[in-house]
Amino acid sequence: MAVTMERVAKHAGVSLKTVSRVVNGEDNVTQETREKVLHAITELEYVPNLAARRLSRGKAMTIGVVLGWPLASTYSSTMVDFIQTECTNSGYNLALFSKGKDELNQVVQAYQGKQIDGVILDTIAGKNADLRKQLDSMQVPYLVIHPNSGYNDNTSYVTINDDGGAKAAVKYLIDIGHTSIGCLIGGLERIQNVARLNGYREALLEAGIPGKESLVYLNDPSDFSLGHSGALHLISNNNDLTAIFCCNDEVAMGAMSAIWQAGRKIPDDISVVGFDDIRYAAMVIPPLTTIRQPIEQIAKLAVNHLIKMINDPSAAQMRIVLPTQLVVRETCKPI
Amino acid sequence: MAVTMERVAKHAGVSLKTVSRVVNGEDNVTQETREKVLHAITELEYVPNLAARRLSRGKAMTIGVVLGWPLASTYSSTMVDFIQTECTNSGYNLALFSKGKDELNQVVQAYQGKQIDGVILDTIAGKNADLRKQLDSMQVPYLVIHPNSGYNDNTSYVTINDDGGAKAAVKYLIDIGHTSIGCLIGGLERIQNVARLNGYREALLEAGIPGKESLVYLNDPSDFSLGHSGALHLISNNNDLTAIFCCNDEVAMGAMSAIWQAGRKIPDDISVVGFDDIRYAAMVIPPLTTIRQPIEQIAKLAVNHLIKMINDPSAAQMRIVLPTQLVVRETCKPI
DNA sequence: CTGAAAGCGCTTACAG
DNA sequence: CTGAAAGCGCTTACAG
Repeated sequence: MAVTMERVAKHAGVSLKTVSRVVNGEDNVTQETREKVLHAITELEYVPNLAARRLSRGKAMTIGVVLGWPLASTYSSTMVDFIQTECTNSGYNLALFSKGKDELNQVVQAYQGKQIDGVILDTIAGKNADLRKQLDSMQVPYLVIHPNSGYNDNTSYVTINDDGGAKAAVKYLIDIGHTSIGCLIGGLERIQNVARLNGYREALLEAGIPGKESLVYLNDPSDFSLGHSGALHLISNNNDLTAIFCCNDEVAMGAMSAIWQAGRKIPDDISVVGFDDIRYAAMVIPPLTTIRQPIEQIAKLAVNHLIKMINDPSAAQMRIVLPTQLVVRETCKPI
Repeated sequence: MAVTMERVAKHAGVSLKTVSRVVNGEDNVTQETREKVLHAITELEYVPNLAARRLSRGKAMTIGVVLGWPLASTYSSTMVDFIQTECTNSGYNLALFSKGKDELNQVVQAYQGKQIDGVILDTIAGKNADLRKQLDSMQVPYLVIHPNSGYNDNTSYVTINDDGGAKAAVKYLIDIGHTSIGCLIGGLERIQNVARLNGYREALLEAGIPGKESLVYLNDPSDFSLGHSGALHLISNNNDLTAIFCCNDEVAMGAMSAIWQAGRKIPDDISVVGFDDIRYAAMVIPPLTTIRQPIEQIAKLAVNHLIKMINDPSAAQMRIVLPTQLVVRETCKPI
C-alpha cells in the first residue's frame, strides 16, 4: 500500500539497494541511474519510512531536550523553537523532557528504547549531577547550554559571555552619567548569575566607582517577583539610586512594575537595563534596553554539534562562548 | 547487545510472543507466566524498542502539533507543555511543527513517512484551509483546539465557552459598579474574538447598559501592542472610562502599561480584566483579574481523543466546549 | 493460554 | 558502479 523503496526500485528498474544509495545521497551511483531513481521517486511520491530507517540504522534520528526552566518561560520556549527548526533542517525530530517529570528515568528509558540519540540539557537540567553521571556512564552523547561548574573535562557546551555582557550593560549606564547603579541578581549557585554579578562589579571598578553592598540585591529564582521586590528594596535603601541592572528581562519587567508602582518614572527617574532580549523586551513600555543573547545561534551550534557527536563518538568536544550585544531602546536616560 | 524481547523470552523460558503479550498488557496470559516474564524484564532491565514497534505496528506513536501562534507566546508554550506531558503519559512522542515553516508539506511528509499518526492544530493553524483539506483527503486523524468556522461537519475539536467567559468578566465589572467599560479585542476573522466581543455586549445588554462604539477598540493581532495603543485610544475617547475588558492577558499587559504611562492608577482609576490566565497574569503588578482557561484539561482531552481517533478511524467525533472561570485578583475596584 | 512463522521497510556488510 | 541476502526488534495473523 505504502510506497516503499522496493516499489521505487521496480519502477526504476534497479535494485533496492541502489534506491537506498540515491535516497541517502551516497556517491557511487552513475548520474544516469541516479536520475532514473529520482524520477521514480517523484512519480510515486516516495517518502522514506523513518521507523524502518531507525530500526535498521539503530538510530532514532531524534534529539532529546531536557528543560529545567518551564517551557512556559519565554527564554525557554524561544530556544526550543529554534532548536526544533534546526532539528527539522537536519532531518531530526525533537523530543521534549521536562524537569520534575521524572526526567532522569524518562531520558534513560528513551535512550535505551532507541527513541533518542543524544541529549541537550539547559542550564538548570545541566545542574542535575545524577543525570549527567547517568548519561556519562551510558555514554550518551550530550551537551549543555549554559553550563555550571563541576563538569566532566570533556563535556561539550555552548554559552555566552555573561561577564562581558553584564559589563557592557553597566558600562553603558556609566557612560551616560550614572554612578549609583543597583544590581538585581539571581541565586549564585548558578554560574551565569555569578558571571553577571562580576561583570557589574568590573564595570564599576574600571570606572573607579566604589561598590556599595546596599546596591546589590540577590534572590532566587530570577523571575518577575525578584525584580519587583528587589527594585522596591533598592529604592528604599538608596536615596540616590538612578539606575538598575537586572540579570534578565523578566526580572527587569518586575523591576519596572515596581518602579511605576512606587511613583517613579522610567527612564526619567530610574533607568533600567535587562539581559537576554526576550520577545517581551521590545513590547514593554517603555521598550527595554537590554543585552541580546544570540539564541538562534546557540540553538544551531548545539544541534549541529550534538549530531556530530552522535555520528562520531570520538568527535572533538565543543566549548563555545558567544558574544552578546547591547540593544539600546528607551529605558535609559543620560544624567 | 541490546536487551530484546528474545532475550527476555529465553530468560523467562517462554516464547517471544508471550513476552510481547505481557509487555502490551494483553490479558490471555496466566498470572504465573506473566510474573515470570515480569521478573525477567526487571532483571534484564528490558526496554521496548519503539522503532521496531512502530515499524511492525505501522504506527509512529507520535502526535504532531501544528502551531500558528509562536511557541514563544506564553499561551502556546503552556499548552504544548501540557500536551507533551499527556503524550508521555500515553506512550506517545510529540513532534512540533510551526506555521511559516512550510508546515503543510512538513506535516504531509511526516505523515506519509509514518513519523506521526495524527495531528493537533491550534486555532491559527486550524484556519489554514489548504492544510485541513489535505489532511481530510489523506484521512489523517486530526482535531482542532479552538476551531474557527468553515469546517467539515465531522471535524473534532475542543474549545472553551468564550462567550460565557467574556460575559462573566464584564458582568463582574458591572456588579462592582462599573458602567463605562471599554473592550479591547483582536481581529474578528477569528471566532474566539467574535465570541468574546459578544459576551461583552451581552453582559451590557442584560444590565441595561447601552453600548457605545467608542468603547470598543478592535485590531489585530491581539498582542501587547494592541493592548497598549487600544487603552490609550479608549482613555482619550472616553472621559468617563473606569474599566477595560481585554480579550487576552497579553493585551491586558499592554493596556496596563499604557494606563500607568498615562498617569492613571490600576485599579484606582481604571479597572482591568484579562482572559486566559497565562503565567504572567499573576506576576504582573497589580496581579491581573482574569478569566481562566482550563489549558491542562484542553490538552488532555485533545491528546486522548486524538489517540482514540488514531486507533479507531470510526471513533465518534468529539466536540467539547469547556467552561471558564473568573479569577479575581487585584486589578478591579468597586465604584 | 501459548507459540512458530512471516513481515514491517529499511540498512549493513559482503560480493562481484 | 550495482545487487542479493541477512537482519534490526518488534507485531500480526494463524495454529494448536
